[in-house]
Amino acid sequence: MPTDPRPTLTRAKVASQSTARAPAKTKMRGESGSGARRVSAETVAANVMRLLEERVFLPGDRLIEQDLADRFGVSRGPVREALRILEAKSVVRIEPMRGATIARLTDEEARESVDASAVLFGLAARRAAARAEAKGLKALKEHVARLREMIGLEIEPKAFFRQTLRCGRVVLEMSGSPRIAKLVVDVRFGAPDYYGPLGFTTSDLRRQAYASWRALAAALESRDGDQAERLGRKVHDDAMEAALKVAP
Amino acid sequence: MPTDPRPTLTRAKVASQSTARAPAKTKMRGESGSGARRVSAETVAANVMRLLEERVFLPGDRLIEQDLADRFGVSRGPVREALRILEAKSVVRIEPMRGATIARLTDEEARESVDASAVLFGLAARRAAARAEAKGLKALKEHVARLREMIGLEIEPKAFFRQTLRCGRVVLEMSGSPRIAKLVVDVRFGAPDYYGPLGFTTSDLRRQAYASWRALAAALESRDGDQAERLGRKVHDDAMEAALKVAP
DNA sequence: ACCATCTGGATTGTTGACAATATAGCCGAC
DNA sequence: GTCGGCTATATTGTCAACAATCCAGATGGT
Repeated sequence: MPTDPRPTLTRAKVASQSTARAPAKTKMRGESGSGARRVSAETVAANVMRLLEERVFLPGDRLIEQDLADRFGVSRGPVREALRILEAKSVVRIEPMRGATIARLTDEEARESVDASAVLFGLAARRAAARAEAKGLKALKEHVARLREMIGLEIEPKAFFRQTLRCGRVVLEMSGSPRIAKLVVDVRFGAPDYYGPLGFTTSDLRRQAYASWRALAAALESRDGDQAERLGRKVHDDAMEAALKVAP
Repeated sequence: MPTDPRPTLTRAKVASQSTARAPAKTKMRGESGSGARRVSAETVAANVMRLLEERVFLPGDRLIEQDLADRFGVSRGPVREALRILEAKSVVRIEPMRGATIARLTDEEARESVDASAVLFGLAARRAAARAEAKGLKALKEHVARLREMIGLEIEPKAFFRQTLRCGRVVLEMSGSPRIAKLVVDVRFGAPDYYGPLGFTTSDLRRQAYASWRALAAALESRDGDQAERLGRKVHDDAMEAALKVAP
């Protein structure tokens, strides 16, 4: 029974335990901390990634440790850890004693990342085909159907692109392979230059992408691993082709 | 002229500048620092990797920050950065407020890593086929020839395995795709359980591996990308099959 | 004996300070 | 003007100390 008023209280700090998780103690960690109990380093890394997606940071930009520390309200320690995390993902580049910069990829390097992500996604699709369940298939079909609806709509290309990402996420979940899924995402984001591919500007490109996704869904339903892998790569290539059309 | 006795010397520390790179100042960084001017964090990460390969650290082992700091003669700061690097490679696992442990992979997770590495190596082989140069081909053939010589020899299986690694490294170099090459290595080492695969115990397994490598070399020579990718995966599968024979 | 509770030590998370290095700007020699 | 060296500042690398948290063993009640 927790009604006990706690008679023998030696350390005062324990008192705040019962009052639910007082957050004002540590000074507002992170900027918009979406996570629950993450450590500063991870929060900082996630926030840098967000600013990267929002085009606040651009490839080649210098990242000053103290600046990031001030911006996110932490000290340089966690910032340095965050930079190491991002370096391992090839998102930033660290030169000893020279500091960190947002990775600026050559076209060749970007191509490598995209190709790598494509074959990994192909592998995920193959695995998804081997264990396709009704639930996942249903979700994928619905997402693909929305893709079709968006072909003729007058929306910004980014919305269409985001929908393809959602389709991809479903396939990754269906693969039941979290490690491979993580790799696909990490490698893809390792190419910051090709971030918000504003491709899919013409209805032709969209129709092509929809056709590929629909075929992939069909391959998964018939549990055809070879076809699934091939089409998994194809949807990737479609997206890149569309992206290259707008930013060559 | 540096003969000037420096009349207006505001900060004294600049004095040690002229005497060439006194190394005794900072207390012997690293344990056996093979690198030249690396920062502590990278040295620590590399040393942990080495100890991992030498089976000093085993999957599931707890990594105490202070222990590592003492062992390598640095403070906890660089150690924490090193752990972040290793975590990003999935070599160690960090739980907030609970510390770091050497990743212990389930069979499923290990399989995922190996499969991912295999398809990435297949991609590298395809790229190598597209740009195969005489020099690389020659080197590869020589390495593969040594592989054949090692089939019947009474050597420890590890030596044969290492030789296949050397062959793989040549292919990765031939691919001219450093990013993909790095991914192959990182993903492969992300599965510490399958480290020193002591496979290739029987001459049958070795003969099989040699045949695959020889076929891969031939595919590269004839610039057949499809075959190269297929065989690139096969040599990977051979290695894993051999490893599974010894430690199921 | 069993259970919850309470310690005290061990370990992680974070910070501020200091040292080492690089960089941009200044100055004088030519 | 241009070049090379010097200096002041900015920035990174490192460390030791403090705070927060977790964990194993002790403690006490039933």
